[in-house]
Amino acid sequence: MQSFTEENYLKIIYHLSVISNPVQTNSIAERIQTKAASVTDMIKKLSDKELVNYVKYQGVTLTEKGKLAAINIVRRHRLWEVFLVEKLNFKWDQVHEVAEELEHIKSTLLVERLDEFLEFPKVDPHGDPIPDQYGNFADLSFVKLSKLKTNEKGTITGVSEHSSPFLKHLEKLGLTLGKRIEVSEIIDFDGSVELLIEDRKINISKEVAKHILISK
Amino acid sequence: MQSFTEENYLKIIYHLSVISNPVQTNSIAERIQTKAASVTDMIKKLSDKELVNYVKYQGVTLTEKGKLAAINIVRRHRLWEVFLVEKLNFKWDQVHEVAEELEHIKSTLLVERLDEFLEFPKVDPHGDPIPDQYGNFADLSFVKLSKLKTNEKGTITGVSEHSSPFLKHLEKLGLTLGKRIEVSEIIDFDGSVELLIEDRKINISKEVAKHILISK
DNA sequence: ATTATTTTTTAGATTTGTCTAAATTAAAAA
DNA sequence: TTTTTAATTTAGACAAATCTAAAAAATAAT
Repeated sequence: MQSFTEENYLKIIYHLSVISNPVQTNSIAERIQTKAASVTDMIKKLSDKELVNYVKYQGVTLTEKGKLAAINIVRRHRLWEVFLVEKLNFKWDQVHEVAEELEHIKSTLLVERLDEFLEFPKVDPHGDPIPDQYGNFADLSFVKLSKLKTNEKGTITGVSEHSSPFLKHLEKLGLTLGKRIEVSEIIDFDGSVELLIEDRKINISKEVAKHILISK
Repeated sequence: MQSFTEENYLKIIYHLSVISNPVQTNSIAERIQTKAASVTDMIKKLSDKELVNYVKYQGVTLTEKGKLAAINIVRRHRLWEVFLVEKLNFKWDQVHEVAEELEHIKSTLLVERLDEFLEFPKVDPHGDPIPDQYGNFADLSFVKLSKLKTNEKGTITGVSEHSSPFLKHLEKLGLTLGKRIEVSEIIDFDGSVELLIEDRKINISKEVAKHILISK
């Protein structure tokens, strides 16, 4: 069984592995709001527990055991996010911090019952997939909105940025999950995108478009 | 803001205050599964934070501030217990350990929304009152079943023992909250009680009767 | 191929909560 | 009232997770 802190490290390493493998000490330090020296200490501990493979000065990768533990934390985090939005009427920009705490509650029964209560959701409020109890993800295929061409259509099914300011911005523009959009024009000057959504025409920056995920 | 551990101490001191005030170091140590020396250390810390009044060798009492904090933890604990039973189909003997963890999640919004979602319950699955957000309890009047005389009737509205074996025992006997009972006989020999419940006649020990709370 | 820079690690200290063992105080018994 | 016993506190140590400052290794630049 891992401590609260160990779980946080495993989760961060899991997320960073997608971007670069092995994961650098400094990138963990940045994400976990701590110093590189502290990360080195913890990595050694996780390595002793065989949750990560660690080569000095190279970085870490998760072992099979570590990966399973990490996916389990992600599963709990995302299930709680669904609960907060669906049952307690939280907005999608309010759930992250609370889910960061709830994800560490240790009870298999709790997680399985919660999953059942929520009717086995496949994605969280940001469109991220929820792994099942064995660690399997439904494979969802996304395209960044910024990659769509003029006149292409699609449905908003996810976001790749979870900060409150970003999510509030999308909410204000009406760009929420499940909405149907069409790219009406791509502005040469700044790469911003003009969209058609529910018969309205709106313009979003390239930066915003990059973080909106579309399925067709 | 208090740490996880500090919150646990406050909660235990709060519960023990009902039995004896001031609360002794040893009784805290026993309940919190630790040594008296550790309790002394923590008490000093809580005293510095003005959460308890502490007189060496005498014991501790909660300050107004400490009492409010403690009641808040009790509130969260009991709300989560209701959630687990009502929404996730936990049995009343399965909720305690998980609620011990959930009670420490820090989010006012979470607690208030949970309360609302559960439709502002007044008691938890063991019949214990749930304080409102200002710390006020609905005053419920209980009598121990062991105090009832022959032929007296009442409704089971609480238990004063929360251990899983005890609660499972009651469940098996059909002695659950809301059930109507009548004392048909009190056995002189061992003080055990014969009850009428739903046209069945059952016998419970004096020990068990002491921990069943009745309202009329 | 050196030198400079960045990244990572080590060494030693700090904080929180805990412990054991010894010392102190309070309460009970003689 | 003195002695014995029980409860509590102090002193000093320890584990977990963190930090700063300095050393070491890897990478980039000249």
